[in-house]
Amino acid sequence: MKIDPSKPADLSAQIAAAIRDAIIGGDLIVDERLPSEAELADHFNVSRPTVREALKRLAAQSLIRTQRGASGGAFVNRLSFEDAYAQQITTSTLLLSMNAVSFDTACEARFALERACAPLSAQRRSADHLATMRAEIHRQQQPGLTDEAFCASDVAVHRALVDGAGNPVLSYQLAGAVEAMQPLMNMITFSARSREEIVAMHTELADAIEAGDGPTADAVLLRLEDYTRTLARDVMAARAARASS
Amino acid sequence: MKIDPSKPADLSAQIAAAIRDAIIGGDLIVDERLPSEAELADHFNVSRPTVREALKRLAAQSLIRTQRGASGGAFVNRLSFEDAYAQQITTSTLLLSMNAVSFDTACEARFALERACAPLSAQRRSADHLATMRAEIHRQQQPGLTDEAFCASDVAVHRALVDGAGNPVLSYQLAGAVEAMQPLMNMITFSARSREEIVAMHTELADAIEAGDGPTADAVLLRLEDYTRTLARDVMAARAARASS
DNA sequence: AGACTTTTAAATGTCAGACAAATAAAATCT
DNA sequence: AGATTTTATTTGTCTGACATTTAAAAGTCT
Repeated sequence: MKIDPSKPADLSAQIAAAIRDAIIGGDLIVDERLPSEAELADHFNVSRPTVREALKRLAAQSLIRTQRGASGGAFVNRLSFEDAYAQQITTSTLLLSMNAVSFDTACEARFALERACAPLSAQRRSADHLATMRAEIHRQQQPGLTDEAFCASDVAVHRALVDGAGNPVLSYQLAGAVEAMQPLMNMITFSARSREEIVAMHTELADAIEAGDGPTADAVLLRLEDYTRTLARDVMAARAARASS
Repeated sequence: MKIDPSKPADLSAQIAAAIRDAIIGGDLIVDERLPSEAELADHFNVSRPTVREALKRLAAQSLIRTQRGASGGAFVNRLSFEDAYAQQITTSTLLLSMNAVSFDTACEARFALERACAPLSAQRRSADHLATMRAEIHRQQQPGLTDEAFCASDVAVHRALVDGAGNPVLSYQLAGAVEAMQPLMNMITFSARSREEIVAMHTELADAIEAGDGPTADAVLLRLEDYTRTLARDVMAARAARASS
């Protein structure tokens, strides 16, 4: 583990970077125990609070976990897909909300990625994935459903589609794109009419997936993308017009 | 901002979560200044070091930045695409290295996502993106090129392809998938023969992109995927055979 | 001897108070 | 008025201490 140049004033960041590099570089193996805070403080010639700040940075990225007690300490964490999903969703949500990424751009990205999954999902989806899609589509036809519940169900359908591809890396990549858009989606699927259209396309999608027909699934997604983007444009335009009145 | 239940013992994590929720929920706007550490400590009824650990957690995720001095403090950070890329790459690298994700799975995901970009890139790429691809392909034909340099150039070609789609969300999503695989790719493109094949396909790809021909670009990527995965399988098999001897 | 209980030690979690360094605003001087 | 100095605020860091948790060691009883 390297030592820090004494010049700049952000020791905890430097220490965090040193340990992070050691983990990524393979010098520290999964479940390996790091030296105690006191030992690290001694090693880097800093105080324990400074070491602790560095460790908290790493903990925030799920790179380490800590355990109290006699044989406790900081351990290199095996980054689970769940942790990765959560980080991905947080990051994506912030990117969309803070960087003036238009709904249109986000939507294009989302459907592009989903269409990449469609042929794989058509080929490999389990009965379980298909059943989930069917169940969610059925729920979407309930009259009393709130907008939030409808959108959550919408996400669940697409999630099942992606998971059906059986590639956890793809599922991870898409988690952010799909989930981060949900708040935006909530604003545009308000009318009974649009729900009807969406349910119809979901049904077609499920049929294609059931039949193992990738190209048709792709075509449905393309139409769904087009419909969603047009709907969003109209909603935004209407909102803008109302705002200026 | 909510208060923490006094029960569990991880105050800094709770405080970090409270502030994070405030940022994601829009209660704290970009560039808004948070209360000083002393004020936060008073607010949450904890000590300053505890507050600092919470702030370092947020800083590790690029959610805040801090500034020393009279009118300094912690400010809500506008998450830049660059920061998001970096996090994405770190997370993806760890996922691949620690979760026994096979090269094959990662490769499938990568090409699926790239193929999603291909039609968009064929339609919208700038002259700059195309020039970058051509230049990198030219470099790949230099005889003295190291394996690392060849692979870096390979990544640059695919990067230019993805960026050519003009969708920053897609670029962000793909950054992890492509860059995280580079170390693995280094191991399989060692022979002159494979370089030759790859350069040929890169050239076809650039031609298709230049002609605005999405379907052909897609077909080339499909062949490149197949070639890469086959090559990787052979290399792995050879390595396994050598190891058992 | 073997199983259960108690003690102990090591580690993280938290706190308090202090000083250093940076920085912008206020006060002062030319 | 403009330039310079002072001052106040805030983060960065250190020292030292105590609380809490937890596993292992020591001790005790059957």
